[in-house]
Amino acid sequence: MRTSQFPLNTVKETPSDAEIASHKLMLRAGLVRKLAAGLYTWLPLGVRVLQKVEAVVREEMSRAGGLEVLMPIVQPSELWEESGRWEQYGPELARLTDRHGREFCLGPTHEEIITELARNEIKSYKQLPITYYQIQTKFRDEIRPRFGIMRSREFIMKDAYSFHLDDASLQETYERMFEAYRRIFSRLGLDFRPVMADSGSIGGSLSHEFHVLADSGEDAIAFSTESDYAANVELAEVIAPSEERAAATTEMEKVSTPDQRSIEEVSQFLSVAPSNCLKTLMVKAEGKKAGLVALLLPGDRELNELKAEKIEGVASPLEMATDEEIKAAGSVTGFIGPVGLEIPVIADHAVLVMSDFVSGANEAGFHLKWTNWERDLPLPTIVADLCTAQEGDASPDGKGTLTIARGIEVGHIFQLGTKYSSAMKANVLNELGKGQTMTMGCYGIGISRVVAAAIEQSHDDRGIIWSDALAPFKVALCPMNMHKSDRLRETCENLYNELIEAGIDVLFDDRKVRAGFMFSDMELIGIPHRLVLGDRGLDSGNIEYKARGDSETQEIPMNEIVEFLKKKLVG
RNA sequence: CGGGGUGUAGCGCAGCCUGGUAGCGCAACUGCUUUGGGAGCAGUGGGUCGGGGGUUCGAAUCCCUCCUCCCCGACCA
Repeated sequence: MRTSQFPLNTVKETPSDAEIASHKLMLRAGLVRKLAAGLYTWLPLGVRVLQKVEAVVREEMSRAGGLEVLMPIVQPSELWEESGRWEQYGPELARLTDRHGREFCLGPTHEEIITELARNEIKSYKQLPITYYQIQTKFRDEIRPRFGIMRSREFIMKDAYSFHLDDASLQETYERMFEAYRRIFSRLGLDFRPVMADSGSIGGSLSHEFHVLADSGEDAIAFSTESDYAANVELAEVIAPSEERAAATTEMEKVSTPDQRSIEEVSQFLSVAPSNCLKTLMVKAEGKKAGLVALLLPGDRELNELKAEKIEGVASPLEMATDEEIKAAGSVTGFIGPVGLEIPVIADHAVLVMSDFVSGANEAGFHLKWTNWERDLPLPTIVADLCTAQEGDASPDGKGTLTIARGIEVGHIFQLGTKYSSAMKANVLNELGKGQTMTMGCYGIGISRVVAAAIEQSHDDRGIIWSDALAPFKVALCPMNMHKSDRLRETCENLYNELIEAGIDVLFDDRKVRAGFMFSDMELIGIPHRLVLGDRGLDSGNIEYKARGDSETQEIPMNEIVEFLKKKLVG
């Protein structure tokens, strides 16, 4: 391709509403343009990158046995009513009515549609297992679209759905997909981690997220320094401490702590480490008018709401008690403690090994120092994992410690089971000739988000740095003042044709622009390999080569350049 | 949804407080010069100042209203 035929649409100035690197660079490099909040038009250069992602995804999906389909974006409400999601989904589901008054929605995902397809097309266990996939636009009316392509309302997704006679078959396909995902993200040149998205406590791994590691990521991930263990911080298990509780040393003492409410304030005021203060939180109990439950955790820890609301007896979603409710329960906000408290108590397992700790006295302006289990209050009967994992915690699999990094979720695979197939009666006849509900898996990749994530992970102050696999063009051919030298023009034209014949995606910058302008453009749009040809260089028989990430240029003999590039592009 | 901000040429912004009929830089276009790191000079085109209403002799500017877009928030003992 030639720049004279392929306008670059680059801009020097950053649009004021772009916050993160990928958003700024995608606008500056001319990959996308904003149409409205969360809606973007993809320009020719951006489309080329999207197509690179799609090509790799298609190859790996079909390698894993997937069959491509294409389902409508507009979906009838009836199917969503069958699955129950017409009610469940909130305003994020964009609904519309056609001229006949029939209700539809813009598909945020396609489980209902594929299940409808499967129940009509698949009648016998002999047709199973089967995996369908599509690359299609989705629409989710996000509360707050932001970060450009990263969190837009309309986006491109690859979604795959598998159907099985039993869970063993589902597990098999799930593992194949897991491998396919690994291959896809590796081939795209991304630094990523598969992350357990469900605690895995019930029957193995039901869901994995694939995260591209980048500081701007929206999710925090905990992964082991020693093993493959990786989990969303929200879900990472914090294992019970191995040490024994130390013996009590001093009599419990009620001390005045006027206006010292937070753990931080109390620990400073009393000169006690936060880890030796007991944090007591009151939350609503499960069921209407069920009162409150107290949650106990070490003062240097944060409550993990997801873990808390899963515990029996705790309201889900989690709701903190109001000041009035705390008063009614016999305590005071800021001075809550378990001693003498009359409501159910659930303790994090780490608090059981605390001794001589500080707790609230349930009286305004007072705390209790040197509190000890069994002596001053009974050991809590309900013990659970309540805290959010922190850097340095022991890895739950027993190998190494946890590191916390930020990630961008680009893929998610689930074992759905029969959630949709039973609601929508997707049955097949089994070997016995009896109807049986199919079991399902679903597997998504945010195609457009991958592009943004790749930029977040790989850019510098000059622009994007594409991997070979994602680059819209692999090689930039930059002639210096070609309009002045017929000899140079001829050489460039020949080289251009040679590269095309060699199957190398080359962008020939045949614009009549200055060198600096050309270089800046090519660096901004992130072309991984650059060739510079000048009249002077022709005499020496060498071509100047520079990789986008390198700081030094190298001279390559003219007659070796095609081979040289071929080798580079393979490696 | 709540709070804050914003809207002026394709992009980035000034002008608004203190009303007098719109400006700067970049980009675009033309010409000359220049030509290995986003060139210089000269010239040209481009705006219902987010929409509607009001106050006023006169509104980008003041008032009311609607809209857009952006940012922050939904872990506190």
